[in-house]
Amino acid sequence: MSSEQTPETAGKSLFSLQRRERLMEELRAHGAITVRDIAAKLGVSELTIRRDVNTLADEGLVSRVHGGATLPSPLDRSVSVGRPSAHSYSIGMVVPSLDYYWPQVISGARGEAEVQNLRILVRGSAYDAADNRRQVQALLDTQNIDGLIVAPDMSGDHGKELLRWLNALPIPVVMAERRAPLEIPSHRLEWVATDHSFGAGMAVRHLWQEGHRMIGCLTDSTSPTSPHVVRGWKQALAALKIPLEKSIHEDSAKLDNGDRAKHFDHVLELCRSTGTTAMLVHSDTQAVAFVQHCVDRGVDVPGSMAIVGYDDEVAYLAEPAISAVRPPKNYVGKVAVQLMAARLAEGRMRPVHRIDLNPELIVRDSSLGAPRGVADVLLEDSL
Amino acid sequence: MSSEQTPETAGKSLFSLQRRERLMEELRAHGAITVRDIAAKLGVSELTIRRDVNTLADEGLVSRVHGGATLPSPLDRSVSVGRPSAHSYSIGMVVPSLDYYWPQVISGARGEAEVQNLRILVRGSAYDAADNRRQVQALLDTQNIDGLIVAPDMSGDHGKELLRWLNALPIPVVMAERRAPLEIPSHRLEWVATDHSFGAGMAVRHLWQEGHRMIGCLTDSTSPTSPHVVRGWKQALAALKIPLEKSIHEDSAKLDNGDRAKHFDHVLELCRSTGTTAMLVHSDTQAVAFVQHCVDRGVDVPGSMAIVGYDDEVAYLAEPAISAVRPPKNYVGKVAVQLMAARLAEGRMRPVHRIDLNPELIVRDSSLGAPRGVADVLLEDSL
DNA sequence: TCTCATTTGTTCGAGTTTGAACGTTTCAGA
DNA sequence: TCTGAAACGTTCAAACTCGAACAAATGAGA
Repeated sequence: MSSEQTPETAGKSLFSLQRRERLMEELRAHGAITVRDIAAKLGVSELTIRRDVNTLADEGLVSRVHGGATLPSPLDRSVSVGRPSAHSYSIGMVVPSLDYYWPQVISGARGEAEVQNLRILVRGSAYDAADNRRQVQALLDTQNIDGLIVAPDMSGDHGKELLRWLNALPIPVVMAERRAPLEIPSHRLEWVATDHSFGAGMAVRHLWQEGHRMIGCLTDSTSPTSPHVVRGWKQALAALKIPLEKSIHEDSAKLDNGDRAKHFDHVLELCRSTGTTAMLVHSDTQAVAFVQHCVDRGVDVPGSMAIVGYDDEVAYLAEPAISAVRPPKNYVGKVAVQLMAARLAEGRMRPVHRIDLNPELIVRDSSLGAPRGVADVLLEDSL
Repeated sequence: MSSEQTPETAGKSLFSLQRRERLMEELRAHGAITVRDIAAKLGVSELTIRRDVNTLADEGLVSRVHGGATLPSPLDRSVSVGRPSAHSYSIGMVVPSLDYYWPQVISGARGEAEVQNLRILVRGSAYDAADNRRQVQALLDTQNIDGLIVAPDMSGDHGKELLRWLNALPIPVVMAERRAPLEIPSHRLEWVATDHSFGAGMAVRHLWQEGHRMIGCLTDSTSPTSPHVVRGWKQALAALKIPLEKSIHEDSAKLDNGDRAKHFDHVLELCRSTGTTAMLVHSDTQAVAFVQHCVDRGVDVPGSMAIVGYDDEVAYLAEPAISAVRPPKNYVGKVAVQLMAARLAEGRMRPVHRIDLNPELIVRDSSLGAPRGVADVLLEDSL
């Protein structure tokens, strides 16, 4: 992920206030930042970032450290002043990754926690039930937490066992980006999750409106969101009366470099033979690679192949910029904390809340305009 | 994007108010603006824009920064204090009944509206799409409402048309106790609804735990909640491996007095012949009648026939008192208003929320204790 | 039509923000 | 403890923004 060399400010620069806000966001997401990284990311000199850090430190919003800044720490003597009230509750938060997807969720959670005057303790875990449980147990044992926000691994028997265990914990539990399946007793578990299925459907309907009549799907089955995306894609196809059995559905999990290129060629060949003019590609990093591949092979995007990515981490970096479904990651964290705060305040009488959030479709160049050469394609199709 | 050389004021110049309005629009769209760009875009001098920015900043609507303005930021010290939240909105609320079920929803909504400083205008309607629309239109025309909470009739083509219409309204819409089906474009509709299916499942599992192995369902198909209850009942049966095809599912819609008694006798006969020892009865008023009927016929409740009612309006009045699933009606109203308040405060950037609330199972006498004569039943069952 | 109040534009000195250069401080490893 | 590399802060200059003062334009009401 060190490819962030291209400052995303290519064009517009931020005001100092926005820069500081951005800085706080990164801080909430990662807990600490280095001057160098942020300067590179925002495309300004390190000195500027240092000045920002100083400003924020003067207001007690960050703790200065050599090389960067961290969230205000009690060890930081200089902060002393602005601490009006002690934290009411401590909330543990266990997420499966601290690099991808989750930093923004954490950022949203931390932001809301500040508003609600809660303390949040974040722990990264693996995509693995046993480790999830270990991390939660560690928080319970050592940190005296009053509530738990967690995105557990739910696969297999271990996953089910973990859910049962979470459901029986003596403290309230809110799941983020997870839903308990019906068959598992989980009447106490609350959750907030993005409706990925809806998002995929939105992408398909957008492509349909642009004139595409065969819309494929390229997924990464290693991701827990993948099944939902596929479900949404299938439902949308059904609603639009696109024949599912003729539609491309390929998985490119675990492929690297050469293999991936070969697989992409295979996919392009399939598209040609089925008359598919548009693809929904899960994980926008893969979408970027796919677009790159299309361009390399002389396939015009979006003219001959329209693409919508699922997720919006790096989609804007591609050339052409990729349309993408953007899950409301910040809000997932924010709403999770809201749920927890309300639960802690209202107790048992409050009914169990389960919240779906809809993602947003960001339309960029890669999916705009009607498909070209539909006639040719149909010709080949009829062979 | 500096191509806006032609100021759009080609004909008329804007009044300052319009300009500020426009300025806020740009701000909401982009998060920040520069004095220079806006001045060029609106065809006025930079100083004018600066004065506008100052005015808006004094009202706390923007944060001033060197070179432009941003949306109000928590980092902006000058704003921090002043949050009078003066703005009070009016919300219309259209519900299908003012006698049954909905009074509690309205009460919850009113309570929360007070907290949020909102005004609520309630109108009763019929269980009928055309009338729903009439009532909503009346509110729009005469009351100048800023948001709408509604429980529309969704049956048939009229229902679908109504949903489409609601989705296209210029004001935010929150549905109560309704969910839009997938196939209808309703990306802007938010909702809060009781998970009746979960509630039915909870009742079935409770009866299973008490020892019942054949659990029937008596519904009232005229109610919009009925399908969800049936679905939950079926899902629970499947999870517990109770054969669905052998299980009793009767509907007693539109029956009165003598007919009802006859139908109840029929149901009891079916129970006897299938070995069913427990029934989930939709609408607790019907459950009361059914319990009464059992007692009249000398069928012991819960000894020979355990009963759980769905809904908890009058269940406690029966003799014996009836266990019942209680939907969180108050919270449906409360959460609907919370959704609306947040939507009005945060605008378009907030993702669409869709909330399920779980009902609660109130266990009373009518379902407690193991079934009697299980042996007999099993005997008959094996015939 | 005239007058007055309000709004908008121009000019220009004062103030801000940013980055480069360079000397000082801090940190980590020997 | 020493030392080199990295991080830091001071100073200065360039570019830019801001707002006061005054002038011009506009619109409402007499």
